[in-house]
Amino acid sequence: MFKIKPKISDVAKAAGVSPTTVSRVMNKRGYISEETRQKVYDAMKKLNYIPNDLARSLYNKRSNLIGLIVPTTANPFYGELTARIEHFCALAGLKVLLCNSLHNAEKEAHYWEMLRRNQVDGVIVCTYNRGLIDVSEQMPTVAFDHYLSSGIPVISSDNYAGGELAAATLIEAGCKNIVHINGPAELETPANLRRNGYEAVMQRYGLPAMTYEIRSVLSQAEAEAAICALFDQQPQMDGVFASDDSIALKVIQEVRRRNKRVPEDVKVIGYDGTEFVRQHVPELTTIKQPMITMAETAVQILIQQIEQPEKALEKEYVHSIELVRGNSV
Amino acid sequence: MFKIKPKISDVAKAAGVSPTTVSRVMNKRGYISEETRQKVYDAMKKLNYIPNDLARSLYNKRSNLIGLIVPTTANPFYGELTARIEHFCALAGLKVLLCNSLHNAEKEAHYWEMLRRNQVDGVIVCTYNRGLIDVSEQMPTVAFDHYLSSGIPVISSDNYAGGELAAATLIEAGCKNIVHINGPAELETPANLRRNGYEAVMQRYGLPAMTYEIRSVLSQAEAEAAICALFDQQPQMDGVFASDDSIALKVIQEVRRRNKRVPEDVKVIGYDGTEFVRQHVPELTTIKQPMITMAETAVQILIQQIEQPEKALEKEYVHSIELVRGNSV
DNA sequence: CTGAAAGCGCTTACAG
DNA sequence: CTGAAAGCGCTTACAG
Repeated sequence: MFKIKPKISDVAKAAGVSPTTVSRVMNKRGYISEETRQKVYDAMKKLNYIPNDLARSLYNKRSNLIGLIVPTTANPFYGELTARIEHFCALAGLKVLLCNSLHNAEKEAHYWEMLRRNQVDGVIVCTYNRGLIDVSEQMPTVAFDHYLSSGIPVISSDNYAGGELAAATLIEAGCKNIVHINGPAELETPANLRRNGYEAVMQRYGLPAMTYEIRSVLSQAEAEAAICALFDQQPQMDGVFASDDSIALKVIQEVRRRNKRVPEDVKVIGYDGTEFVRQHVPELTTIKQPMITMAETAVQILIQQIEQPEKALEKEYVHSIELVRGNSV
Repeated sequence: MFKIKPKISDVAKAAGVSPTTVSRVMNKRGYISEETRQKVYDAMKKLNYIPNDLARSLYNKRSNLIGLIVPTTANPFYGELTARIEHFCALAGLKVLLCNSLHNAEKEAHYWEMLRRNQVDGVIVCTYNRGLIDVSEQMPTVAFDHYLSSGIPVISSDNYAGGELAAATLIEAGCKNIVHINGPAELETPANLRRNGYEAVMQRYGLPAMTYEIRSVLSQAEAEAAICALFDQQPQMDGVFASDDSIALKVIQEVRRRNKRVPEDVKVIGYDGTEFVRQHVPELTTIKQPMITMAETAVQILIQQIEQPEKALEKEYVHSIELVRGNSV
């Protein structure tokens, strides 16, 4: 049903040369007479020849394949990040093997093995994974906003400055009772620096810092219940700094559900600033991560590890954040 | 810096057997004495052996790799679809090579060649592409909501019923001047059936059908301008059926910008019902596509083409839609 | 039950 | 400037 693919020897036969010569023409290596080159090109065109990258990679020990592990592209933050990373990979001639781990350790382990079997040149990881430490030593790796192990460089936004800026923005807008919602502190993620930044500013202004921990593994319904409980426990709350836009949107929903108004009664600021949220919920004030630049850095640092393994790496590549004003503050 | 990978001959040496035997143990083929099997397993474990799928694929002429071409995962609809498709692929042992074509014909052409070079077993295409017709004949292909060429099966939601349901929902809610916003009619996409369904219902009720075409290639700013123009030209408009949720959200923004209310002054219904929108903008009434089932069908039909090429294919696999009630109607 | 040999499609020293 | 040979890591007839 599907046509047989011509191989290099077919091209060689058609052009009346050896496979070696065809290979050299394709790879533009060594000296080739113009006449031979043309014959080979003609034969390739005529046969509609497409080289087999599997065979090439096998010999070259370089697949130009990279693994990308994210929780899920269904989340617009990771969907956008994935698109940006894939974009810069494509520019660099790298192909992306996509893995949605759903924060499931077992799935992540399977994906890691799959990636190694497929001889990927490196991996970009956007999830937290305990079992990663050993396996990653065997492969160039870049982590996105998560500390994995000492040797793995981390790409992140300036979470501390982001936390400071969020708190300062709410305080300047007149908030007195500001609550910060974040993931659990045990996970040593850079995102926890947002908390530190927030708490530092609160202290500086002599205001009480209140950080509510919501486990990100919670289902949507559970997250909503947790936010509901927060409102019950903090009736005088007039400002919320949510650790991501998704939570911020849920907080806004809850404010409205209680027949209060944003920003008059409760001011809300988020974190991330994905394109989708900025386009479709422009009223949300948020701290924007420079996603494009971060994706570019991630790809670039991965390539550096692959091509210049001797070159020293920073522990962390921090990118500056930016306040995007909607009208939720 | 990174450890050398052991190969099958290293395992064979460590276990005191031939490479053939190791291969047979790995693939559970042929008869192997329990003792030998155990020796091999021990050696594999000791060396931390991981097979090289590149070499396997090369010999087997089956890579278990598939290509997925979407406009961009930054759009939550495609982000979610990508996640669902990857999920079902992983269950079936297929690995996904991700391609974000950004509706760019040149990029798509490059991605197609890249996928063929990498010997993918098949491709799932979620974009409209003219140049596809020839190339797809050479590879199992499934199209998502787009007619590509006669031989390629299409996975879609019941767009016609969706259009009918959207129109009927607005009419029942009392709308008299309902506008439908859709992509250009020239593109023969199943999405145009939404328009047909809408127009049929309007006619049935003796109401004027008004379809506004917005090119999806428009930038966000241009889309907003187009929506703005629509409001200017249709001051008595009291209902909008948007061809996707993204447009619907923009319409709602425009209604508010004009100090009108949804649903009191203008009722709005969208199409898609992605998880993100349902979770974060639950007020939007929309026609939900059964994304999970559609992803499952896409993967299943692709596998059928790969493994049972002789088995007949339907032209189209239509999935029933569902009304999700928010309070925008 | 086990192994030597050939081959998947490509590339690269090494001769000429 | 060009080609024969060996090898990338694996698998599968074919012998034994």
